[in-house]
Amino acid sequence: MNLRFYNTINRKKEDFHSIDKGKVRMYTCGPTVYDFAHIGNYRTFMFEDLLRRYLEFRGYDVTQAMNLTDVDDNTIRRSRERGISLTELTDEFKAAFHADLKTLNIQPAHQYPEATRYIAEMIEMVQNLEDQGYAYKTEDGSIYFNIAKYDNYGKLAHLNPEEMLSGERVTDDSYEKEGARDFALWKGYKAEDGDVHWESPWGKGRPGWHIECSVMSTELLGEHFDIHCGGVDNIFPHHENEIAQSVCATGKEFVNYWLHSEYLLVDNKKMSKSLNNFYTLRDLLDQGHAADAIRWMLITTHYRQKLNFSVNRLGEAARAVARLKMFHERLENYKVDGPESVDNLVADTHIRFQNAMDNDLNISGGLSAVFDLLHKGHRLMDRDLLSQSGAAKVHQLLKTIDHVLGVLEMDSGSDPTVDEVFIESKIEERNTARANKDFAASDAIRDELADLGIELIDTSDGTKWKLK
RNA sequence: GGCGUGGUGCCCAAGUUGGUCUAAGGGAGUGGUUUGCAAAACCAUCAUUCGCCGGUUCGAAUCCGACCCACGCCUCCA
Repeated sequence: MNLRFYNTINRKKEDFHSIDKGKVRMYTCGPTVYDFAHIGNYRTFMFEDLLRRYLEFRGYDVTQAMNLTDVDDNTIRRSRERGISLTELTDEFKAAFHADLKTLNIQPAHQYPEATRYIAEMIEMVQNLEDQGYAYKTEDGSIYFNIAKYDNYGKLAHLNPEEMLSGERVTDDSYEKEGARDFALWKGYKAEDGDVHWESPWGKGRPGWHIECSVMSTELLGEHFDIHCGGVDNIFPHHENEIAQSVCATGKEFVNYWLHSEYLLVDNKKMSKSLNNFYTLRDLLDQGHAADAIRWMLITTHYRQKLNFSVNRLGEAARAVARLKMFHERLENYKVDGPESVDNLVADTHIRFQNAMDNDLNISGGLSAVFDLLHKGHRLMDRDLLSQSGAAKVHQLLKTIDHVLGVLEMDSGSDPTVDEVFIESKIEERNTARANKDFAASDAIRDELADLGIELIDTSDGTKWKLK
């Protein structure tokens, strides 16, 4: 089966062909670093991680760039509110963002371009657009892109510029623009900007939001690259504007595949700062939820499907991850050498997983193959039928698939500070009690550790413990 | 107003170029095996049914028409 993706610009699934054979260049819109990202934001970054990991699973050499927006209305306003410099503010949340990515086991992008480091290149692109007649200057020293000059404007979002102009919002829109939907490439300096400004051919000011992604993607991935992602809310106006800028500036194709992930919902409403119905990663971790369960929850609903967040779902996710991990551990510790080599089972599982994922990352279909493997593997081990080489093959396949899922190596515990020596001594004490058939004492010790968040599991291989 | 997405068992969810769907998989439940008891695992059970109505067809969750409901974009936003 061919790898296919739903391409927003054509509103249909298309076979994926990279520009350079075997290589994929992808640009993923990153966060504006003025505050902690919430898990709705992370749903998109998680989707992009899944996409990247799956492309790698399929053998592609992937180059990913993710921008960090470190200058815009929000960052400037917030830094002034807090009385700190723009850099102080954005450094804080850049660090928090990278820490969160690590917690969620999201593979780092190869590049994290920051808008403030590409000002010269942005000025150059704006100048280029102005020179070609696509942009005009206004009284306040801003430069706007004239969408009337670009015939294909609205193609990505499927919006008709004519109709956009007729809305009741025209009156709220800015004054100096010629067309209501024209957008700023460069913003002339205003007093509210404080000391945030750069010199330009149009006087001092700062770049518009959209130009940053056009410039940084081009600088790092070339004028024409394979995949551009973001949340569905980026479709319009951000990505639409990027296309207009880039295509007009370079005269070339910009991006081949536009992939967008759906929202994370809370009580069927979009999770957002303005509705104040959001959870940050830190909120959930503080409540005792494990990062691997959060990752699982965000990753296992198809990316173009709205996902309704609930604590209940986190519980389900935690149990599913636990099952996967226990199977993985059981394979590692499996000692019997039975007659079944399971070549067909392994091959079938691999194909089923791949065929499902090839179809626009159908994770549910892929996971059904994985859980079928779990079930059949356990059954064979229960009956001592699985061979050692078979166990090794299943184990290897699980690891290969986990390159995509990325949960096996994650810690399920919420508290890493436990005294292992103490636990081991308690286990020993309990084993002595069990050997003497003093089950009351044995259970008392188990309850004692349970109160500390430690769960004991008796296996044929001895007593194991894990964090609950 | 324009554009768009989704409604499948108790919950989540795949399948939607018609037949292999007598509807995958996960979570929960129920009965059993195993275990000192647990945990995990295994066995069995869990939708004559896919929002509603009508139509096309030998055959529809999948196609057509109407309707109901939920959500989103058209404004900064993952």
